[in-house]
Amino acid sequence: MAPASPPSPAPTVPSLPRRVTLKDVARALNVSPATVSNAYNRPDQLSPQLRTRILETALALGYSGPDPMASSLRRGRAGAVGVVYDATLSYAFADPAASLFLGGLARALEEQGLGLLLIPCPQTFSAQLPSSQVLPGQAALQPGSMSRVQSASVDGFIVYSASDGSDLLSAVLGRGLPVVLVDQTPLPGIAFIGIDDAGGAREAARHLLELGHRQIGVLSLEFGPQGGNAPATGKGQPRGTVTPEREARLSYRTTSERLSAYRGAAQEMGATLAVMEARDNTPQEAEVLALELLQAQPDITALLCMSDVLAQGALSAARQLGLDVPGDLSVVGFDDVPSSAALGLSSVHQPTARKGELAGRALLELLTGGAPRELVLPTQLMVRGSSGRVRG
Amino acid sequence: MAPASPPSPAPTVPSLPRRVTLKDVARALNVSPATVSNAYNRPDQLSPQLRTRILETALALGYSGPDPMASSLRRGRAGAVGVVYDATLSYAFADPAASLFLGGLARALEEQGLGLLLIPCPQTFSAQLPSSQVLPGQAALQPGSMSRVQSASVDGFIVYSASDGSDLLSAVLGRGLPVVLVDQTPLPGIAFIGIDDAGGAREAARHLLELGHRQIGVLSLEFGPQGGNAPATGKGQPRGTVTPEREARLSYRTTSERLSAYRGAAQEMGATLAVMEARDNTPQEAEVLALELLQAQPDITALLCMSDVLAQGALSAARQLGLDVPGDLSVVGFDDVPSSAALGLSSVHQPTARKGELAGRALLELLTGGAPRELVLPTQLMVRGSSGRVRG
DNA sequence: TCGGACCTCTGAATCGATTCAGCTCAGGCT
DNA sequence: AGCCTGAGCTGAATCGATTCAGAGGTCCGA
Repeated sequence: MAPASPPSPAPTVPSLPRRVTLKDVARALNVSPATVSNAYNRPDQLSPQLRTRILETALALGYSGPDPMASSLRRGRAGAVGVVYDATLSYAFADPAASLFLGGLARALEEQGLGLLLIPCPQTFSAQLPSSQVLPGQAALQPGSMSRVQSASVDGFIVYSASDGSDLLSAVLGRGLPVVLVDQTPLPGIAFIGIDDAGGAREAARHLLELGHRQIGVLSLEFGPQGGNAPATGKGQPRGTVTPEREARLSYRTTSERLSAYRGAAQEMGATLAVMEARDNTPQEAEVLALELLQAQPDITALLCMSDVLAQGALSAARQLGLDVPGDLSVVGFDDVPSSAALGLSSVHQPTARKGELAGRALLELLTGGAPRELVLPTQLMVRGSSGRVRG
Repeated sequence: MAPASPPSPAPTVPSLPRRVTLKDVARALNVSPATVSNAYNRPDQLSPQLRTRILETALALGYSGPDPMASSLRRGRAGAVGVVYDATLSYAFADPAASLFLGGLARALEEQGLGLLLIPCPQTFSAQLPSSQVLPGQAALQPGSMSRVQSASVDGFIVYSASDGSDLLSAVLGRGLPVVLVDQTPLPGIAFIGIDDAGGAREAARHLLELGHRQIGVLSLEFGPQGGNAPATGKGQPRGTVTPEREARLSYRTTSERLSAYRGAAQEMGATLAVMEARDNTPQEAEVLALELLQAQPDITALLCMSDVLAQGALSAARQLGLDVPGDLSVVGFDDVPSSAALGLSSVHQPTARKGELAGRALLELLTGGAPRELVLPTQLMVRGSSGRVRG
């Protein structure tokens, strides 16, 4: 009962400002919708004069071209590829290596005018429900990330280091669209691009071993999805400690390959490895872990880090402890992101951007009916100032 | 006339393996398509048993849920927002600041389950055609990036530092969707998020001036879109030289604001600025320019860089020339990307990730009928080891 | 026993464009 | 004149789902 509102119908009701469509333009000019469509998509199908008239009227009516959703539907092509990453998106961007990868991917796709749809995948799922209640295909119904994969308008997917057997991966495969797997356990019949993780890691480890290091710390990337329920570490144990149960969960290919290679090399030379798992691939996390590790085991003379981001954190830790690098502590990273050269960080180089580009190309090939390929790119150790002969 | 192909219809012709649709599932169970749709979208609208049966049949038939394009069309929501960046995408990722921004943006959007559609925008357009042939609205027809903006299935746009008056921007505005402008000249009635570029730049400049520097080099970001036709620098001139014509093209707000602020501060103290324009925001480009500049004008004692990426290049150049930083040369960056702290680079901090997050929120508000806002975030100089009192 | 409230499920319209098989007409060729 | 060709345009089907106003049926209380 607003005091000043008369019950009379609004005089010039704004009328539903229905969106102008192609049909409206057609009607305005008394031509067929098909012709208007052609004006936009097949200029050669109509006379230039008519086309001009159509475009002018469209402008006048405020029509800004065919609706992308409608034309996607009709054409059957979305004009974009989905990128799924088994972590929150914000996370993906924090890692320069991931950025580089995306950059390369984007380059390959932009040549074909395809957009890059980043699909948010908070790891909010996993076995929360009693599995008895979960239907095999019911992934389709789960909220959150699942549904985003289901409802992404894309022509294909790039799956970037998802953990093995993750729901995410099955959701993607379930879509039945072309897929390229990157840095991840290859699946038969599915395109795959990866790098020689084992080779690179082995090289890094051997490098340190040759320098005489025998007590080596490892700053590892995540082992597998973190159960949402209980923290995987026992209560008393410091963060990052690797329990057998945790190790059993090892389901990221990258982590797994690199770790085995480190271990293999260490074993050959009878060196001891102390492994800490970084739950986040951030310098902050690495710094905390490195501090813990180095204080608990002061005999450690070198740190193998599974990413340069982690290695940066390790360097900060060393600085804080007053350790000279490489005098007191050697540090070797992985990825060789651009800023590592400036920091003088020894690291295993991988062609990250190129990997993205190749992943893009592989997907483009699939989209044009090509066969899935598998490709493994080489890695190479770059020795810089952060690693040196063991003291003594 | 293939020799071995009998004219009889292929016995079990693979038959067009038409995609299974919601309707097929409905048919198989003898229920209405509406019910199947509800099974996916409104579980509460049907009995659990029927729903289960539907889901099972869907699985059996290989139906993986409603087609996103179709449902987007019907619902009128695309479930994604477009990000346009006035440069190639691969470029965007190369800049850590841009990555950070995207990360923040992604965070805000993923809460609402919206995807991020990166729209490739190679700057391959601009006035190539005689303008007489170009209809006002004909932007709609141009190939390349334009058409990508026109045909992006999105619910709104984030425009990230596009040059003023760029075709890109008008294409976006032409779509009539909600838009948030970031780091870019604000337009009336349009949401805007930016930072205090002028304030930060002034602080950086004053810092160097207070340290006694009077001959200062500036490594500037791009001034404006590079004409595809002729290189804007005269032939004899070294790369990066700023000609008056070039300066007239100054159309990136960020560059413009920072440059004026540098100049304003310099003028107050009677200092001299030598400006070089980096066409690419890369360390490589900056290194080349810095080398040139420092060799041409050895009296320069400090470098103001419009980004940390450029500053990193400047540091490399200094190293190459055997100049001590900050003894012989002070360097100040802009952005304060994470790796700068480790490098000890003095830089103007801006809340990059937060900026992205706020841009995302601003867009979300627009999408839910909110009013456009304008927001300017603060900047702050972080003094680190790369800047010091002028020698002498 | 009747009216209503409620729960399931359905029919048919619609979202906005693209496409393909023609139709018409003008002009060229023989 | 008759036939053919091609340019220019149109009609109608279709892409695959969502939605909304109900139709039946069940159950309950009065």
